Amino acid sequence: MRINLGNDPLSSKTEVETVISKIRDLIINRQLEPGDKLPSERALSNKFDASRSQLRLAIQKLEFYGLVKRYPKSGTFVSKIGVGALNSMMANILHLQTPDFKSLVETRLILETKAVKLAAMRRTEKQLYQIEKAHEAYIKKSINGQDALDEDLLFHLKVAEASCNSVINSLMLVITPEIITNFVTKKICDAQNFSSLIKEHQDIVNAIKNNDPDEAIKSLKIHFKDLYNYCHTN
Amino acid sequence: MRINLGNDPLSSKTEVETVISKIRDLIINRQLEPGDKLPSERALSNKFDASRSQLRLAIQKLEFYGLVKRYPKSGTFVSKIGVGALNSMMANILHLQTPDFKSLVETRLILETKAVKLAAMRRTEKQLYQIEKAHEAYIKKSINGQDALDEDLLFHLKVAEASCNSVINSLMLVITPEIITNFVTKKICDAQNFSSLIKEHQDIVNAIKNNDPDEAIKSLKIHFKDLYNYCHTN
DNA sequence: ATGTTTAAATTGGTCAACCAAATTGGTTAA
DNA sequence: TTAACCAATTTGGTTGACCAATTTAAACAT
Repeated sequence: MRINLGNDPLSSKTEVETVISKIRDLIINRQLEPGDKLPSERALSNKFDASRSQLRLAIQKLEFYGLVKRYPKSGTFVSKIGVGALNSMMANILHLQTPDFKSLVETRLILETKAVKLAAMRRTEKQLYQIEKAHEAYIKKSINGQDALDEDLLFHLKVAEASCNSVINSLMLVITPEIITNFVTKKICDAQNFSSLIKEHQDIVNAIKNNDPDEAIKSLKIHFKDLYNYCHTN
Repeated sequence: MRINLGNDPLSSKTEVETVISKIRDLIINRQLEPGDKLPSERALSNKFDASRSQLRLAIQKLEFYGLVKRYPKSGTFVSKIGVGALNSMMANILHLQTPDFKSLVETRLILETKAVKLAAMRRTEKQLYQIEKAHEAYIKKSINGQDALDEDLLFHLKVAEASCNSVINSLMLVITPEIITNFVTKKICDAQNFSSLIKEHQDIVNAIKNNDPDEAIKSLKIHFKDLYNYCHTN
């Protein structure tokens, strides 16, 4: 798993991509139909003249995107998705580029806006407590004039958790660190005084506490005003 | 990479989770600080009494979520994220469950609503052409009374591509197959006559063609009316 | 013929040995 | 004293051999 957001961790990428490309060709040429069993890893690695390791990495990537399904000791099967869609998705996977920061931020805004709304609707008492705890830690660090980036991150993660939507939570987990690392270099958020930032967080907490989805969204949009501007300008 | 949406493809999951858990302990106990270099894979596999393969899988998963960063021939480093956030994210990763269908659909609605809006704003001529082509294929299959699920999928993927947001596109790629497989079993969409479905698609295409974001969103919401109901009821 | 048992072959998963690149430390020459 | 070089060590990456579960088909009894 990883949603490969472009940062490919391992392997001579080109080799894996070659293998994926060849598998795609098999599907396009109808030598391999949706639902079919793939040839064994050994057979394929031989046929493609690639090592089994590289072939496994390729299959792992395909499985991550749900295009094939592995059954241990039994075989790997092409998902029952239309040939056109399979082809298109594989093309997409092959072209995956390291994501531009603007896309990242834009997506974060979407997800977190929804997360904060859902959190206001569904949060349990325990989740609310965790959010409040994170918020307090943020305050504590912040009023000492220290950099509270970590506490800020934790706060937002806890909100995502409280959305009670496992997929949103997962996606936030994936894109958040990417954003963090970019944040250090770019510095979008202008230096507000910390007390206003604390208030913005507090408004979000209150809205979630009061089960007020609309207010929660409104508060978040104020908090992310700079980010919105960053996305919508140029 | 994969966004692990819960479907863990390989490996004695428990073993990997044990390793991740132990690495988390190292961080909690401050034996490993953000930015630090991890001990070598060999050293860790020895220390944790796990095979190096399993340890690599664990690190791969952590890297996928951006919690560590690998540098070939040089070492693996803990991301410079606060200890609290690291801990929380690792806990999340460990608890990741196979996503419930409702979360999946809910997230799809969010992403695709945004995607369709952005597509209406940013689509290139080429992307528009691809969408139209997919739509025509859908029509062709549909008026013959055949099942056009695949063409439908391809249509929506092309819309996501036209959003010109690489992250949204990636995320859609990840969650879409999961939805498809669930769709077959559950059958949420009631059997509309195909002509109304075609018209709904056509409205979306037109809105994107006319660069009318609001109309695009409106059309999509009509098209996904059943899905919305599915999410908001019960 | 047919159904059942059993053994051989095939499967994806795992592992320990190996590889080349990168780092490191010491040595040497300026 | 400093800078440059070289070799030994350490690194993550890769590989081919091995494993156990599964599937297959052949052998056998009915």
